[in-house]
Amino acid sequence: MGKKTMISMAVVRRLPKYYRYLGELLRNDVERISSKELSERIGFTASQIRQDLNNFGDFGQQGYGYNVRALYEEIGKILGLNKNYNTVIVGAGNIGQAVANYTNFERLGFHLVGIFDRNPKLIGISIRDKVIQDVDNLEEFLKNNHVDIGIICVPKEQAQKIADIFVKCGIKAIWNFAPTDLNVPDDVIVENVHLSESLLTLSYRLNEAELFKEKIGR
Amino acid sequence: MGKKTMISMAVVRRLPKYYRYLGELLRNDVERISSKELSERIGFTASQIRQDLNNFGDFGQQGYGYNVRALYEEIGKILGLNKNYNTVIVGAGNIGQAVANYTNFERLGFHLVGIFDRNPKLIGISIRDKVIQDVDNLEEFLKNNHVDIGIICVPKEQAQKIADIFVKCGIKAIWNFAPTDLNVPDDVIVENVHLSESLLTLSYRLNEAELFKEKIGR
DNA sequence: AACCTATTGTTTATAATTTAACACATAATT
DNA sequence: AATTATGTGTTAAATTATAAACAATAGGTT
Repeated sequence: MGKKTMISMAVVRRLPKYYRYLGELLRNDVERISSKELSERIGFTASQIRQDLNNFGDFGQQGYGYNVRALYEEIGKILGLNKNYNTVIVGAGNIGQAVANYTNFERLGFHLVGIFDRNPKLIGISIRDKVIQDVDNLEEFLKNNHVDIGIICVPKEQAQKIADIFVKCGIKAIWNFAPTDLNVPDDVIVENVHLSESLLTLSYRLNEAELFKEKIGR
Repeated sequence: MGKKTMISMAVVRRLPKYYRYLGELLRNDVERISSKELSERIGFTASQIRQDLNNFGDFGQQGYGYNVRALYEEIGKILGLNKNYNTVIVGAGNIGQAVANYTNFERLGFHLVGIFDRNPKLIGISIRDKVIQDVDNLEEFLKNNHVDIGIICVPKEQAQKIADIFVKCGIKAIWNFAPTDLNVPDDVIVENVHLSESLLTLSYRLNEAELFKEKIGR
């Protein structure tokens, strides 16, 4: 399940953070940076930074380091930010609206082209100039409009049904906010945002010390 | 930076998923389950499941497997769900409101006791019976009310300032939705939810094949 | 121009994580 | 009651990820 990437996910998940830090450096007019200096800021080892970047090319120069702007742009390309993406959000509840209103994504090239819900009270309302449509029109809409990324913000009971429609209509990337795992073919990528799991991880860590104290006490 | 856990984060991040799947099994009246069967559903190897669980105790029985209800409750305890937590949300924009409206968290024992914002248009409005307060009152509030978890939903520019207030007032766990890394003492736990990083990871994976096709073509 | 310093890309070593193997215990079956 | 199945906890092996080491190279300096 899930096509294996050529680059390990451990590396891939660090890329956006490089991009973010380089963007900051750029805004602060820093022209060049060494892996050592970046290491101190970003919190990865210098060795790891060099290895990570070297998966994609020889971006640095001995004795000099990396040119911040050039590297920022390279990583942007690696992340696919030189392209534009059409997205639809299904589920216009709290999360759906929050995602719709994240104008930052627009700036990165992710264009929201449709919002859908099944709640008659929401249908017809506009979010960022996009009218919320009836989810019954989703399939029709996807047939007439090219969409790259489908965003699922419906309750978990309806998530698989929406995913099936996405898959049927040829969408290859799903951003899933529903607290459930989706079944999709191997060539479809699913990226989950499971808020509950994140909160429970925090809760675990908050209690860990005590947990093992008890264990010893027994 | 960041206290090291006794159990590796790789394991910890799987715990909520066990909890979720066991909860489903329980609702479906499944009484017992083997690591093999759970493996097929959850997508981890049976070996990994046994090793993960064995970090915390001997919950299974040879020839029988695991009792679903007992294991569900054990993992609940491990995750700290036998306790209650007071939380405050700072930043009542889209994300803040979305989190505030997640009634599921309440059911898990996470009680929202305060919401704060600096926008006069939001101050005074109620979300789930909680009046949004002026963020200038945050410190005062935290001195008079016990809060376990601080939730940061403000723009990145203000995030560190809020984190500093949390730390100053003795909060030991921060759930951070701002797209920035927070500086906190070692005994304070930060769990980040970086939506942009998640989206960029998706974008990367959507483009990966093409990326390496180009590389070879050069 | 020659030398020194900085810093990369890359190789090697170490550590962490995952998977497989298996001895032993329980449950089910005859 | 004896035997066979199942399925755990645990140890060992394999794999993957991270960190350290270092040779090679460009830039700065005298």
